[in-house]
Amino acid sequence: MLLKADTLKVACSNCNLRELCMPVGLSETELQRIDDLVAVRRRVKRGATLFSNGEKFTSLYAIRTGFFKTCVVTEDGRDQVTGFQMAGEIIGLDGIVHEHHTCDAIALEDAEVCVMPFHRIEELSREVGALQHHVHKIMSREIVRENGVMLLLGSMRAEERLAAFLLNLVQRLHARGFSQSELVLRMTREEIGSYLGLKLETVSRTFSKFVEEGICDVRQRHVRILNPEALKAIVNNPSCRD
Amino acid sequence: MLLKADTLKVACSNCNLRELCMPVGLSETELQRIDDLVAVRRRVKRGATLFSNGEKFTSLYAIRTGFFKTCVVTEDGRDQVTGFQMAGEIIGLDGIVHEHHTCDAIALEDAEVCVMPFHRIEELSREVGALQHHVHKIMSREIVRENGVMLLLGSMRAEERLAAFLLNLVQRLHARGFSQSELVLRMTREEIGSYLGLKLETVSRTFSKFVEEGICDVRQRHVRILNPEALKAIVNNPSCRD
DNA sequence: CGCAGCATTGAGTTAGGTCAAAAGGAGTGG
DNA sequence: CCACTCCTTTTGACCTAACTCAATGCTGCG
Repeated sequence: MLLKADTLKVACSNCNLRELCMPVGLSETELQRIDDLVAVRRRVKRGATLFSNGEKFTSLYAIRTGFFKTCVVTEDGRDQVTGFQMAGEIIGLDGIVHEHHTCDAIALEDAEVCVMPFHRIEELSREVGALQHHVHKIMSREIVRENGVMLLLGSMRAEERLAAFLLNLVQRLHARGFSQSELVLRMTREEIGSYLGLKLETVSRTFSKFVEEGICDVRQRHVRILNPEALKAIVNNPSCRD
Repeated sequence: MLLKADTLKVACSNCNLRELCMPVGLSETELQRIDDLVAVRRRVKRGATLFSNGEKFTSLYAIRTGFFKTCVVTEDGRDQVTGFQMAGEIIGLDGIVHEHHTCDAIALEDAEVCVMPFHRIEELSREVGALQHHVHKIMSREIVRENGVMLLLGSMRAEERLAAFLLNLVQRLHARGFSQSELVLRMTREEIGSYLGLKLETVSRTFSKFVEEGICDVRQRHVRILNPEALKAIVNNPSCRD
């Protein structure tokens, strides 16, 4: 059978990201059934949307490669980035409650996602307890993450926000086998600013400040963290400003 | 059998809040099984905590009466209110992912909650599809709500934040049979400020401004909304500031 | 090579924060 | 019932972190 050019059949059982998006400790037969969860893969070009606000919800998406942002938009056109997602992370959870998505998911670089029809997920989690619990954990994790962002937006200063952002990114990248100290930002200053509740100029200035203080080396989107302890100190103790 | 003074056995099947916390359209037998979900009720005195950060997660809680706030705390002691919850709403979802709670839930007035052990919820949702989907929807709703708060914290001005807050509260109260235009705030200005990412003085000043503009009547915690359209206009079109 | 989008930096403004004082209520005990 | 205390709220004066506007500089892509 032929598949459309932008989709391809695929299996979780031999996917190297499995331990990121799927539960561990499944039996052989459970693992086989999980393979059926992923209907197809879908490629999303840089700048293209995976789904958008108002669109009918059908599936969750596991990111295989690439980098996304999700954002919500107000009536008057302002938008707020609500998250940046990378390989192994699941997006689309916002769509469950109203059967329609309430945010946009946009690829920040060419990406590929595994499309998992939600009715199949529900079907299978009724039979595989480990999957059921895993789905609950993924949703709970997202709630806890957003709690953290609320704390950041509601009570941190610009430097703290950017420091927390960098530490979070580098920690997630490290979990995927990348460097602990070096990263390439996939998003613009404006997108970082939107996520952190700051204007792009403030993001840029704060980067410059980190450079001056010898905490980071920043060349456009290439960031090298020279003093991670200093970054952590900024997040934990805002009063250590000079 | 005797029960402890602060707990009492109870049934969902004849609870008037059922349509708020439970799925609708259950069969008689499903309904009976749902009754078993609620282990006990628990009373929480004003100012007492239902659960707190670090505590082992065992159950979700459906609020029967009373009013709660949830808040996260930073290492250096600042805290951020992440939500206010009222009758019919479910709290405790944050605890699923790490088996421990990551926030505090504190009663803002004497309250009573239905304790639903999570392992029973999972057990039963494997058998009752409607319950399974309902749990998914509750978690998704919380994710969407938090998206909205991120938008508020990340890109709204003080007046917009307070207007959105009041409209949201009054809408939820109205869904519970209370007035569309009058409400009694269960929380202090400081708690409102924490939720909205503002200082208590700013909250107070913004209330005063609404009063001056004839939008609200505010006497301490008693608020009467005189011009809901004006409030909506503030939220949707921030540029209508004078 | 040149253009368009992104990033940096400077100068001036402002929304909201900080600090301080005073006043209004709610609860308690005499 | 009143007096007292404690907590919350309001309001004023001043300050500052971040925003706005504007100019300039990169850089990667066609």
